[in-house]
Amino acid sequence: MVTTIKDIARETGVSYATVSRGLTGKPGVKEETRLLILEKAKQMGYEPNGIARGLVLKQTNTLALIIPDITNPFYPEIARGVEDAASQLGYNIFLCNTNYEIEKEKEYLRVLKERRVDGLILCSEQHNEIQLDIPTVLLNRISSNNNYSCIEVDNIKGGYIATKHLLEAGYKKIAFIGGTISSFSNINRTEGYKKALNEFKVEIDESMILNGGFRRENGYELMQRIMKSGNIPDAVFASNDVLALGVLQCAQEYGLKIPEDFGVVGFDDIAYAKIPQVQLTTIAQPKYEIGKYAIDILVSEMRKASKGEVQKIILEPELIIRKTTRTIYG
Amino acid sequence: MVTTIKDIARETGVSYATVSRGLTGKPGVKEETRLLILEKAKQMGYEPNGIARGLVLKQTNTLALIIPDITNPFYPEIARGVEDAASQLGYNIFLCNTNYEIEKEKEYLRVLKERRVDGLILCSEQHNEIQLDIPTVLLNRISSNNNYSCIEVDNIKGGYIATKHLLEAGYKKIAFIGGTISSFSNINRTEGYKKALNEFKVEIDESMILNGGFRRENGYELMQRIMKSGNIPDAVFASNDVLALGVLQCAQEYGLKIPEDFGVVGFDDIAYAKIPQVQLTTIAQPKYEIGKYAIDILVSEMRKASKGEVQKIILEPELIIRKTTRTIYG
DNA sequence: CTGAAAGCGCTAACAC
DNA sequence: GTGTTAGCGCTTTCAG
Repeated sequence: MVTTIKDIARETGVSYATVSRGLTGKPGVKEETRLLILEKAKQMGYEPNGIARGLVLKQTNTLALIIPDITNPFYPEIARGVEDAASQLGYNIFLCNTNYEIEKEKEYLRVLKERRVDGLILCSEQHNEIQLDIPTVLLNRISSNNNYSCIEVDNIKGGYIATKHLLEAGYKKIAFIGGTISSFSNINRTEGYKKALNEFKVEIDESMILNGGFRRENGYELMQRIMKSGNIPDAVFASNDVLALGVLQCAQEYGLKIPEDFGVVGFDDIAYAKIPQVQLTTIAQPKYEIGKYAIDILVSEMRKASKGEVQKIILEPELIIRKTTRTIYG
Repeated sequence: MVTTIKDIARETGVSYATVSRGLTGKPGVKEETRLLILEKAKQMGYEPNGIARGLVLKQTNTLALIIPDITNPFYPEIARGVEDAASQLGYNIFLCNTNYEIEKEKEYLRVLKERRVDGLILCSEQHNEIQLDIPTVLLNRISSNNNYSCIEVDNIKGGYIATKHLLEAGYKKIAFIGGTISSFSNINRTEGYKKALNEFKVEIDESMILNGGFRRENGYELMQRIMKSGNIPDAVFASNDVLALGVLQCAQEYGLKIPEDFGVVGFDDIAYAKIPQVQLTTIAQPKYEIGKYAIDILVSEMRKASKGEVQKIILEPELIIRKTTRTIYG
């Protein structure tokens, strides 16, 4: 039998209300009795019951992080930022992978409500307005007119500077290889891509815009499809680094010379973009910090139950030029 | 105000015990009343309170995964296996990163007990016997004579076949570049390394055995230290792929020709070992499955409160020969 | 400074 | 089939 405050009340001879006060450091307990309580508690191996406490306090010190797939190297760093910041504040994090499936996301939302998490960080695939009655921060804007705080990199700008870099390097025919077509970040990166093209007076060729999924295979397949089409670009802007890696693989198999004859830029700057064998030019976003900030915002939102205005943080993307693009006009 | 079973009892005119029975699908409720209850519940937007339920059931449907660092690409796959299996069984997973710090691990263990998790999966850095009163499965053997179930790859064998492969390829002077020296997997991989050397009658040169940490920088630095020492090997067996990547980088900077003049084999077979730019020869372990099995074992252990004998599962490591080692006797 | 008592939302005997 | 009741372990008025 596990010891409860009642047990230690019995042992110390005080009421269990006093024990509770003593244990939680509440005022109104004589120092002497507090010491007695603390000692007995330790001696009896008392461990507070967070569940019982949560029931009365209506607060679980529990948060959830909902992402598509922790196996995508973009997310571990975010998760780490989230977890580091959360644990420092006494929160634990439920890790939830939706596997890019909207149904799984819904299901998670349901059980997380049941679990009474205090708040959640959501990287959603869902586009219709979702209605959450839990403090939430979004890692991507579901839509512009929603009521949730969000934090993300400026994807339009990211797509823009990526494409502009390619253009400035002299690449002429630039394809866009994207992930889930309906994903907001993907949409915005496409927009940035088009914006740069327009600015450089390059006509937009819709056959150069392909979308599939966010995994490496998708990048590989999409690139292959382009190559087989005969209408071959001399560069691609991939919607994320994982896709870019797939593109690179395919390009190499076709014997394309990188970066001389073929350029590729990715997005995210995952850890493996920088290893010497890869040296991928990409758009960096501060992943760890995104996770940390997300917790900051979430917690501040949780504190003021008054639900003040939501915060929208847009971070700056940064172009990291490495070896998969030319740097001098070709 | 959120609706509770009492509210819906009032509305339907039955006792709230009946509501509870109706909602949880327990027998002993007329079909008619159950339907009524279900309808009212839905209509009132009832959401069961898992905390309250957990308090009386003494079960939270909550598990924890404690790992050093989700940012190490070895872990996301395990985490995914764990989470997929767990969510299917109705469990949620707390993700806990210890950052390889024993103090953080202890702290997590404390708060997780408070949270009353039903079980935990632990990849520990701790070597002294830990005493957990929660069903636990270890992802590495803390020691041979403990009382916990565990599942891991045969690290001795893994180290052995890695080194043997190098030897058979004709490499003569093989260094071992390891992670945290006290880590069990590291110790065992070292043992396998020595075993192979012995078998091939190669004298063990302790200056060829270096340990640091499990990150890429460590591999890079250790390799650098070797190169500077003047006593240069013609191959290295790195204790994990991340280290191997660091080794590779350093080797390339020194202009070593891989695999002709210098071979390297890693351990884990992380996703990036197989990309065309890397093509790392390595020892594969079934990460996703390890996660899945861990949940299987854990759940079976949780069910039989009788605490049957522990299960120890040792998986087979597999040598994956790619491009960082010669395949023909050189 | 301390105790008595109510109650968080739910389940599970035990009656009827 | 259904209701009554007693908790699960804890915090928090409200008295004293």
